[in-house]
Amino acid sequence: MPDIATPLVAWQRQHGRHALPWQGTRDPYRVWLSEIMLQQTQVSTVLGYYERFLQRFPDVAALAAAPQDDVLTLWAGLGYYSRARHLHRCAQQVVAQHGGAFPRSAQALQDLPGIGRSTAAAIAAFCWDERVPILDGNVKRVLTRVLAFEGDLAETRVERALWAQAQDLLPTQAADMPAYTQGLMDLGATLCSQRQPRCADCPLHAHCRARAEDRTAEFPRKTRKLKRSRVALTWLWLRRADGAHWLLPRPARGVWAGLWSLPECADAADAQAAVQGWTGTATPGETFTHVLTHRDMVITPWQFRFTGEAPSVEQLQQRWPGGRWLAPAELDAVGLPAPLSRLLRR
DNA sequence: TAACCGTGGAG
DNA sequence: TCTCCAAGGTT
Repeated sequence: MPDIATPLVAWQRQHGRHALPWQGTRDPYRVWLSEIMLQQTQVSTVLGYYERFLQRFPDVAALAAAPQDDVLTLWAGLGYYSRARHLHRCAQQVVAQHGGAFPRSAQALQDLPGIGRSTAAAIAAFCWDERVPILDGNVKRVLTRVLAFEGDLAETRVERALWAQAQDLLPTQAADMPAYTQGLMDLGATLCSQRQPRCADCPLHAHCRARAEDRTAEFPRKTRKLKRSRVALTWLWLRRADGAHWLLPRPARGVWAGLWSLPECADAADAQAAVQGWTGTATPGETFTHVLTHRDMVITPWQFRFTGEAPSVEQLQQRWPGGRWLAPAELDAVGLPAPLSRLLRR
């Protein structure tokens, strides 16, 4: 087993990132929040969200006490909204079951909602020097290259083996854990990139088997292919004469769970039937495609502008429970899916 | 275990 | 335009 910890720790301290907003603190709340936001999300995307979130929820108690809708509003646009719901539940559990303090071990952290093995390890390493490995996308790339790890990471058994390797590569000194953990992240995010890794500048150059064999492009190996489905849907876009939009909360399960959206219809005929008997102007909008990781959503907004009196809120809510009219200025107060946010602000 | 869950950037 | 993927976790 090569000693990558020593050169990596030295490199991180001299050349790594030190000025990110969630660094320079060992406050588990701040570290935890950053780790959740950074799941499958790049640093540059998270920066603004992180600051706004801390401003509104400065500590775990404030977050726990907030309505879930407020949390989702601040999360809107960041994606993977189950993270926000789990984050909120986690805060409530920390307050209710742990007296407001995060449990101080990676093992115990993993019992909390939204915290898996890698996130738990990152928090424990950064905050308490615990000797536990992380294994995120960046680290998988770094380690499989260093080791020329041939296994297919689509297989559970293989991934388990890489976790074991990650454990064996940890620094001996617990005090080095923060710099080591950060170093792996920094290396994967900067030098050891997917394409065109800058091996000449890499502190692990001398230890890297893939580099020695000129095979960096072969790692990591992963055979699972992404199969993307396609779904077409029609959004009924009701607009009052004063410009207000009719929005309602989405179901607790599925895409954009808990966010606010337009009423969904099967097709244009369905939308047309919904406005039967009302006075106004119908405009079939331009169809656009919104791409998710696993699904292409082909969306047609079907707009209906009331020219006279709209039905009462009670009548509308009978059909769309929880719905309400929102003026353009009020759109910031609710969480909208990214494509709807673009549509309404256009 | 495989499917599901967003969005934006990079090449 | 297209593909890959980013400080993954849950069901």
